[in-house]
Amino acid sequence: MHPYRTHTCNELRLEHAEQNVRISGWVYHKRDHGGILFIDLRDHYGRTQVIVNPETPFFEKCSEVRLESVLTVTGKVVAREPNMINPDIVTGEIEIVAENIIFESESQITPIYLAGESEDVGPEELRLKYRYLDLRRESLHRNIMLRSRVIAFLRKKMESLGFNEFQTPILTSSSPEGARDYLVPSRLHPGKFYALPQAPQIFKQLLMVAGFDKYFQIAPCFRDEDARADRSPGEFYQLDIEMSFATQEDVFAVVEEVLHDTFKEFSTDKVSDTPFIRIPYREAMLKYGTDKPDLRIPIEMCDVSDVFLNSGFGAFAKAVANGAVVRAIPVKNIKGRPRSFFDRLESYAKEIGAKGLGYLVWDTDRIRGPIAKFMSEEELAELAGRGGMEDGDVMFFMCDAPDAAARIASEIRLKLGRDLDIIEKGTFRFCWIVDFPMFERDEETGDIIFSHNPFSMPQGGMEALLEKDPLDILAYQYDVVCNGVELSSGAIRNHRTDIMVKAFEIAGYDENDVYDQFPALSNAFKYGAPPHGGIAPGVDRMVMLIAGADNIREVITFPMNQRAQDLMMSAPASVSEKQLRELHIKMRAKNVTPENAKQDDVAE
RNA sequence: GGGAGCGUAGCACAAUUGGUUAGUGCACCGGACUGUCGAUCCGGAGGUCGCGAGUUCGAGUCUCGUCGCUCCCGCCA
Repeated sequence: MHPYRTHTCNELRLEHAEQNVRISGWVYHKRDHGGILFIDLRDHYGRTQVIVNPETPFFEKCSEVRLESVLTVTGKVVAREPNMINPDIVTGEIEIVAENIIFESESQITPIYLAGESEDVGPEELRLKYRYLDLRRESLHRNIMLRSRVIAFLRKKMESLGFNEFQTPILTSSSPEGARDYLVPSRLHPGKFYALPQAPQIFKQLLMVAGFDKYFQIAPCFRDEDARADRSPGEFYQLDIEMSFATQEDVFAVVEEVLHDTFKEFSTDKVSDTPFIRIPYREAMLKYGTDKPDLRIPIEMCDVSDVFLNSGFGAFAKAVANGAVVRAIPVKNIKGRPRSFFDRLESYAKEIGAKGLGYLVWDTDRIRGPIAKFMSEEELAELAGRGGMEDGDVMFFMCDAPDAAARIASEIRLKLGRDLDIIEKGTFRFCWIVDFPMFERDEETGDIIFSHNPFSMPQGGMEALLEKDPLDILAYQYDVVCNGVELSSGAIRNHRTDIMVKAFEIAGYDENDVYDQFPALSNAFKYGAPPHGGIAPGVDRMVMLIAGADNIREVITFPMNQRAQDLMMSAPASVSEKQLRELHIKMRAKNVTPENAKQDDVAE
């Protein structure tokens, strides 16, 4: 007999009755009746009830052993009496009568409570410090397994579509664009640093130049950014994709198939049919106030600035004349809501930076509300037409600078979705956001700058760069969004150095800057570069959506906390003076030495 | 860098307008119990109410500061 197990804790059924078996696992639960002791033994696969009788030599020890200790149990499988069957677990029709028990590894009292999949999961700080315990919990264990299966599925899918997986360097050079880099000092080259890649962007484009045609990688990406609920600090993974001789539609077709099939495979929820709908960036900003709209909420906003410009509502009219906009949020059938509902919404709006929140109520044969008296019949009729207003509907109004109005209106739309409970359930609504602007104006300096990444091909190519107002030029740049979560950004790349130089020129750089900042790419493009494009859906976010988790840490094995610390491994940590000397590094911050940095390390 | 929320036993939470000895459940320790499956019953131990200052006859509760965590803004080509 195998020293540890003949079966897993999820394998034994009625048909195994009377067999002698051996299982190993953790003590999940104990129920001690004095004369009889039940132990639920748990492993990766499931759990099985073990019976310990008082006449056995190990009975005493079993009644004392702590939860989460590891045991090997040998005994006979016995069918349970009908009234003793536990229908909640698949091994519930049998139990094992223990004939021998080996105590492989005993547990101390665990700092977090694991038994009984309760909602009380304990404080995040302890969960992160004792991650290996937290990972034993069924829900987290299930999420991590889901992630493993999703990644395996993605690989299989990509390979079936003719893509090849390549590794790219982890130690590379800092790129001038984008987020803050994580830097790694060089020992051999004093004063020089490697950077961890924010994404394998340049490498994957170079693989296209090298002729590999279709690339993918489950790629680690490192960015020194602050955390969010859907953004773990430090590192994350992307399904990085690049393809040669491809149009935007070719990229969409691949991504739609991969995302649709993956979500279908691992979720019972509805998934948008392909092709996913495409929403131009400017339309998204107008209708949803954001470039990552949650399409499960049946509210579409519209612009009504012109209606208010000459209206009797002085506050808005004056603001619009000075460049503000008015965004309307029409909501179906909520006229019956109490005054407090509207008051709460307004105070929420003010909390997030709104100056106020006007509204009109279409109430049987009249239109009422705080601003109704300022508006003419014609203006009210125009508003009704724009929002498709019917009896019972309410239209909210936000007046502010375009950016602020969009941001606040977007937040209010989300809050309305939640508070009114009108977010469609059990569905993944995908969309593409397309036609991002190539350039935008820097709010502070007034300069023209790249909106997204400078590698994107402008729509209309060189001609557009030469002839159009830079702010009107769109890029072959796209995002894929699901339920309000930005899953991915991508672009058809600019593979022509002449167009790249011109684009950089518009953004205030000269030709040399292109070669200085992106030497590998701009050199490579001199030797025959295929037209190419790609995208990189975030794996963590994908799994988070499929798992229905509300926090990205729930789908990462060993995540860091919000301040980018690994409480389990005590990272980041101070290093010795010797290590620093080898790397030619001297502490610069006042009063920071290796010694007192060490005192500040995450505690044991 | 900024804003909001939270911080009471190992864990989850409670404590009337500021008012006596800060409670309950789980976990832990002791005891009882031969059919439980979040076992049950009896008993016990466990607290610098994050930390510091202030207001007050009196602070877990109010004020200020500070630290920590989470969420958000900035940031994320």
